[in-house]
Amino acid sequence: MEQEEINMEKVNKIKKIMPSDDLLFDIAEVFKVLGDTTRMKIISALLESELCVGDIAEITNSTQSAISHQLRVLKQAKLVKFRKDGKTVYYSLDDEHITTLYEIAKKHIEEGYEHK
Amino acid sequence: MEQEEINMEKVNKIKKIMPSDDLLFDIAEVFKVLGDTTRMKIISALLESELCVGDIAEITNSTQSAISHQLRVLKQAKLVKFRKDGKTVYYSLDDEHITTLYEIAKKHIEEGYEHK
DNA sequence: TAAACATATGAACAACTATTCATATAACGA
DNA sequence: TCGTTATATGAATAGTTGTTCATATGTTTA
Repeated sequence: MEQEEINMEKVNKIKKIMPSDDLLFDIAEVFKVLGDTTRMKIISALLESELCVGDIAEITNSTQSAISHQLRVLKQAKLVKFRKDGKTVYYSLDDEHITTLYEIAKKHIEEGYEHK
Repeated sequence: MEQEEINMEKVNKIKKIMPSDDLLFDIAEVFKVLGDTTRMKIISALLESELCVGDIAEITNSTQSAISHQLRVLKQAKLVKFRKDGKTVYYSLDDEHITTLYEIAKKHIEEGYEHK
């Protein structure tokens, strides 16, 4: 009847230590933005060079529209920035952290392959 | 008519440099798994200590079933591992990389707040 | 000013995902 | 063995998301 007295000390201690729900939500939000193949391709391309929308579409084998939509998502997440030059809009990465996140995730995957 | 000759040199050079679609897909997949608030809460909790399913549900204010489903996702992505002790199953983080990814993303968010 | 070009945007739709609910499995104690 | 506890799982559903298509905005050049 009385539930096996969940380890309340441990549970409460961890509840106190853990970051706020808001912060955890925002952290998850960043990962969510990175968690799409198209956006990951865009980031991977931008790691090499600043690029305009048309070039990114060409590189990623996507339509201009799809890329434009995804760039908006990346922009909102402060992961890319842009500058305008006439009709053309050049995008580039907006944060050093992104490069690091990308490299660590890549390493994680590659090491995963090795272990097989 | 003739499209403004997209920068083919640049485009092709980057296409060659970029990782394979498969690798980029897998990288995005890791981020996708991290990109959910519930799973991020689980990871945040497991950063502190090994925990059983019931405790995680209590800590994250979720149902046992929801947590069990999400643990399966984390397990498949090799982000958590588990050990059994009688009826109880204890989960813990399976990879050092995760801690780093979590911390960098957290830093990214926190620095974002400062800049406001 | 008109045509061409580069990018952005809105609506619609198909595909995916997280939770819930009911139930199954499995281990333990009486 | 029976009841209880801990976890897992399948189906159903509601909500979210990425792409497409059509079109709009804004810039350049003829």
